[in-house]
Order: sequence, then structure tokens, then C-alpha cells
Amino acid sequence: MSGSQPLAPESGRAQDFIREIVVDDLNAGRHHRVHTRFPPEPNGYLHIGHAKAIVLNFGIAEEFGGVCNLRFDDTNPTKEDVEYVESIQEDVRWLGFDWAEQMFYASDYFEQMYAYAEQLVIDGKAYVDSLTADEIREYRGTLTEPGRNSPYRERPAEESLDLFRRMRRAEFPDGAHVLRARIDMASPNINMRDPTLYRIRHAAHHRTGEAWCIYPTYDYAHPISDAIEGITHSLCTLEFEDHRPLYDWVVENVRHDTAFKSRPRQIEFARLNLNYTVMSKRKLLALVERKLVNGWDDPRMPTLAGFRRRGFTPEAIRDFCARIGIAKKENVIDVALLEHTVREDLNRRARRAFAVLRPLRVVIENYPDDRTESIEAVNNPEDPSSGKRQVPFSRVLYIERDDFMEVPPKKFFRLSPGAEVRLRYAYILKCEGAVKDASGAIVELRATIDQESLSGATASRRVKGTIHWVSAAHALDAEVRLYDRLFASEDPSDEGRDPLTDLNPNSLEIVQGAKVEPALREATAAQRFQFERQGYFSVDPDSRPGTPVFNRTVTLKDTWAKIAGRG
RNA sequence: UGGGGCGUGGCCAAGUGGUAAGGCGCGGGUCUUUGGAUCCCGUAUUCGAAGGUUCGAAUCCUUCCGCCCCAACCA
Repeated sequence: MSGSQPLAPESGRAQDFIREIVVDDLNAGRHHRVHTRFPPEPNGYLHIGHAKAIVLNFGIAEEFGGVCNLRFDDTNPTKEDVEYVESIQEDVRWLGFDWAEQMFYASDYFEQMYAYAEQLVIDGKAYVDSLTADEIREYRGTLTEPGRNSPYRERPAEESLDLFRRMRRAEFPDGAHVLRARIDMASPNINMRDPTLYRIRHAAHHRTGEAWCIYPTYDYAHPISDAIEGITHSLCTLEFEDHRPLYDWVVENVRHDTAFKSRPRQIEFARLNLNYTVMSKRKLLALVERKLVNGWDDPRMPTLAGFRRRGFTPEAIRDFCARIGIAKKENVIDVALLEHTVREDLNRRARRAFAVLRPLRVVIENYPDDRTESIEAVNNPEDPSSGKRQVPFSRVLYIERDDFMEVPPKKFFRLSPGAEVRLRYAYILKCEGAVKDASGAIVELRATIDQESLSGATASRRVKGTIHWVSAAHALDAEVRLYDRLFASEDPSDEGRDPLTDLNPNSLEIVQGAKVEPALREATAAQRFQFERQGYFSVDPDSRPGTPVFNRTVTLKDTWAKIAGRG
């Protein structure tokens, strides 16, 4: 990667607008390499929206033989925490990206940023304002009216410099002063009306501790961080479009000598929105803090940690990001696409296994009580290399309650009194009758098998339906957690309302007493399973040995249709 | 009403003057010893609207309409 000439992607393929810009920059000689960065603020866990940015930034860099940094934008100590910087690293790695040695913090540059700020003051390009926050807002004007100059705007540079130094020396309380860029209070772009560069915050920073009590704002810190790291293309979301002139102003007006390794360029793209999914950090944080979910990695959360625990694979999420495209148009992606990429990936890799979620006992009257047979089953019909396994078969089985109907409707090809069905990989089973308890509830089925019908080359006939089963004597008890969408509101008027009301009360159904085939005793959290006819599952990382806990990875299509009001 | 963006089928998205890719979804069908798997077919006479330029326009020009973002000492 190092030393080689960056190569533009082969022509002819579809390219999004960012790639075009990069190619232009390379061709025009504005840059001779590509260097991007993924710059999260460590104030929460990464969610699916961040995945888009991660895949984009690392993807662009890789495609052009460049590098992508991981940088923590830690300029606001009151919201940030080491827990988040750790989880962010874990999640980026899990997604499959490697920043090698290129991990930085905006706080790495605090000293340098401060020095640049002093120089801006000396150069007359920044001044210390002593107005209150409210007054500053008033002076800023409105969207349609220009702002007015602060009375402190013409303060002599020496005085500002002195004040700024004393700000740093902790001589003032929060809010007493602020360092502002001297740009243009009448600018139609509000971001250019003397934006704040530094504010006083007597707060412990998760990395610098008590070393500082003044902190740079995003608008000041970001371009400097980019330039110091040699970033060539600074990708961010649409809402920063109006900040680009300010970004450029900082890059152009800071006297950096040789510290800036590039002349970075900000490029904006539309952030990801997913329907039926809350992506607001504020709401996610509220859900965690109010214990409406069991932490940031609750499988119902749209965080990468939550998806991981739910059984999503990084490959599926990356594929999703690749398929949604990058544009400047506000978009709302259908979560069905995410679920599709997960299913597609899982279908390829998930081992098939027998599991009965709501067991119904079946006694095979013509099968010896003391006999146990070993039935050969394919691990994954989509992947012959996955091999086969043995499943025990005996006189008493469990089948899915839903696979039996006493009064079957038309086109019901599974079990009902007198009907036949194939036990997957095993025999054809005929239902001889149902045993009921005093209340009339069916507690057991009596049945017989066709001894000549064992699945395979010798099977002489076919029946319409096939069901899965588990031998009662060998079955392993399991808990199964069925997850549906946690958030459902699509109504714009719900914006800002209590996140509690966004909870789907049926978002989690815990099924106790499921019966699964014994081989699943050794299942690990890294594995994925498809329980025949029940969907995709993974073992919960917190699962105890003995009674495994399975999480359903994606919502079944009919469930999803119900939630979304489709079909 | 200031500034900055954006408008291609239900949701994304290619396309940049030569006669509307692709994916998801949806509908139908096929196959099958699970299938919601696979496979096949269908799904925009039209590109926010109206004018104009042109042999020819989603692509160029004009006007209009709609949506999003900005008035934190958040990012």
C-alpha cells in the first residue's frame, strides 16, 4: 500500500459522486494520495448510521490505496467517556476495519490548537468576547436579519490575548468569556457570524483530565485535526454543508508553519435514516439510562453492539452499506433491505438445526420403546462443504404445536388426524389421534410411522408436507428470544416525544421450554443457526451452558409485514 | 422573508444530449425430503411542474412548486 501510486478505480463502473470528486482531485493534482478519517465523538455507542460512514471512509481509502484514520472527536468533555471510546474501537473492528496505527484524538492537538488560537488573536482574527451566551445569541441576529458586532469585538489584541491566557489559567468561571473568530456578523451564513472557537468548561476530560478548562469547538478543532493528520477528503453529513466556509476559513487563517500535512477538503453526504428505527443518540441514551432496554448492546437496539448480539454478521451490515449507495438526497431506507442482506448472508452460512419452539408430544405407537436410531441430516443444503450430522430418533418426539391442526383448513399439508407428513430426514408419520386433557386441550398426539419410508434413496413415496422434530428423550431445553422491531413510530408528529412511547411492547417474546436437538449443547455465540421453518438464530453471548439461549436474528417476514402494515 | 442543499417507480439508486441500469419491496409462476431458500417472469411511455432550445432532453435554458438544514459557549 505504501509507496505505490494511488490508482483510480477502473473506469466504466458505477461511481458515486464522492469517488468522482476524489478522481478529479487526483487527476488535477490537488492531491497525490487519499487519506480519510472516521471521526466519532465518544458520547455513545456506534449505531447502524455510523456503519455507513465507516464503510464509506475506510472503503474510499482502500479503493484508492490510501489510509483511513480513526479519530475521536473529544472536544466536549461533559458528554464523553472512555466506555464509549472502547466500545467504538470494538465495533469498528468487529465491522471488519483496521486503522492500524492510525488512531488519534482531537485532544492530542489541544496544545497546538491553543497556540494557533493565540496567533489568531495576535493577527486580529480572533477576539475574546465577554458577552453572556444569551447576549451573543441576540447579537447574532436572525435568519433574515444580520447580526451586530459585539462591543468587545474591537478589543485590542493585547487585551484579548491576556484574557485568553487567563481563560486557560482557570481564572474565570464557565461562561465568563469565549474566544470568537472575527469574520463577519452580517454574513448571510450564520456560521460565519463570528463563531465561537473556545469556551470555558471546568470539567474533567476523559483523557486530558484537569489539564484544560477551555475546550475548542468542533468548528475550530475539526479542520485543524484533519490538516494535522494529512486528511485529504473529510467526509461528513449534510448538516455541515453550511459549515464548509468556516472549515475553509480555519484551514486558511491558522498559521501552521509546516504542521499541516494537507489542504483537506470537506465533502458532505446524506446520513442514513432507517424506517421504524430510532437513530437519535439522545433517544438511545434515554432508553439506556432509564433502563427501558438492557444496555447499549440490548439486541433490540439499532447499535452495532446490539445487532452483533442479536446475531447480525458484519458481512451483512457491510453489504447493506454497499447497497444503499451514497448521495446527497435525504433518504429513508427500508429496514427490509437490512433484513434482506442479513438473511441472504445467514442463509449461506447458518447451520440448519432442529428446534421446536412450542413442543407438542408425539408418541409413535409402532416404534419400540427401547430403540434409538441415528438419523443423518445435512448441515446446510446451501453449502455442501458444511457436512452432515447425526440426529437421534426415538419413540417419543416433539413437534411444533403449529404443525398440527385438529381441523385443518384447505392447503394445510402438515399434521392433522389421519393425515401423513414427512419427518424431515426420517420417516413418514401418520397421525392416529389426539389426546386431550380435562379442559379439552391437546396434550399429546398418537401416531405411527411407515417403516419403509426412511428418507433417502430407499424412500418409495412422497407426501406433501415436511416437518421438523426432536427426540424427547434426547432433546435439550433451551430458551428462545424472539425479537421484533423495538421502535415503530413513523409519524413525523411524534418527533421529540418520549422514547418510551416508541417502544413496541411486543418487541421481545421469551419462549421458555423450547426443545432443540442435542448437538446444540456445544453451540457457541459465533455460530449461526437456522431452525427449520423458524428463522435464523444465534446463541446469546451471555447464554449459560446447559440451557442455551437463542436470539432470533431477523424478524420473520410475516411478522414484519404485520408491523409495517404490509401484505 | 436571508443563506445552503435536494427533487428519477412504494424505498434506495444509476444515468451528465441519443431515446429510463440495478437492488429491496410487491405480484405471479417453477422447483424442492424445511423453506420465508433457489430459479423464472412482471412491476416508470417516464424522470417535481410548466414553458423553451434541439432532429432528439431526466440530462441544456427560464420560471414556478415542494422538501431538508442553519440563529449551541453540541457534534
